[in-house]
Amino acid sequence: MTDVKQKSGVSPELLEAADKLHSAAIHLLRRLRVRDRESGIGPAQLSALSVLVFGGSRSLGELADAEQVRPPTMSRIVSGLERAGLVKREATEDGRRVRLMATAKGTKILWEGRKRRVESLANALAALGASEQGRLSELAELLPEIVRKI
Amino acid sequence: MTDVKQKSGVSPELLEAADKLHSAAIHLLRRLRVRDRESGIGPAQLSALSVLVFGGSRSLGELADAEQVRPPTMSRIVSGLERAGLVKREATEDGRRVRLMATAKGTKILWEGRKRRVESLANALAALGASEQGRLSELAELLPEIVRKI
DNA sequence: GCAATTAGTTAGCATAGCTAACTATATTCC
DNA sequence: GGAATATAGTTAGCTATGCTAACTAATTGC
Repeated sequence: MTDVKQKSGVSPELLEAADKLHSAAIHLLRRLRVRDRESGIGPAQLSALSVLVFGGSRSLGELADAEQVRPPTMSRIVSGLERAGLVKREATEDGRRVRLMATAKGTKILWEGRKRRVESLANALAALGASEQGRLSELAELLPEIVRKI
Repeated sequence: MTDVKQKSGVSPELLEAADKLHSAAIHLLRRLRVRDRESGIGPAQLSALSVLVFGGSRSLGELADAEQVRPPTMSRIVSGLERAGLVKREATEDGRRVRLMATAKGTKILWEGRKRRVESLANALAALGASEQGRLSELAELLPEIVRKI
């Protein structure tokens, strides 16, 4: 019984959860964009930079994979980061590849942006109870796992 | 003890949760965009259309507020929706305002797109264990509340 | 050493965000 | 009543981010 109809046979609770997740993701990013813009760096650049800062140097293709965008898109994102002095392109032994590294400035800016986001979120959480804060942390753990499975 | 320093005194768990939430929101939408593109309608248009379908007719300014974008941005989003025959602009008594309404086609397309997105997400959620599904449903309730407070 | 593969970039198109400046209509105030 | 002001949307122009197609450069394979 693995036929197509099963897709629609998911429990109503899951459907509702999925819908809320989707909508929340859209509006969460819209809100945070306001804070992120203070850094003068777009969301895609910020996200790519965060991979380099927290995950370390890697090639453009690897970064594109990590960010789930196509290489031309990542190429342009990196160009923006490079222009802003946040990332360096370095040659490797394999002449086709480049090694992308966050600069000191890039690392600093990322941490500042992260701090701003956390401040926004912390303010939102201030109105919630402690147990709800705990639940949020749980959700945050769960989310990357879910995203991987989409 | 409600001084500014407290903002930076957020627990490491919250800091990490905020960062994961932000990152997960970005990647969630990137994945779902693939499904959304089947409808030939962008995420901003889809989200705006959904407000009209589920929330009913309203003015451009109200829709911009609901979507947390500026009026010129919403004006262009609506133009795209109108061009695609998914939304109608109607005159009102107040000659400055327009009333935006989803067309029958818009309502149909929205439901189809919503079904695809939710299916993709729900399938990912279905791959989780039962207890995690329960937790997620609970947490999905929490998200819109948090987003409102950001 | 030449063909095929791989990594990135460039070019061109669309969506989506913004501010500034404009038009048109309502409202306010004398 | 009419001028000044306020409000609602649109237009124009910039940036950022997505994509595919087509290109360059380098490596690998035979």
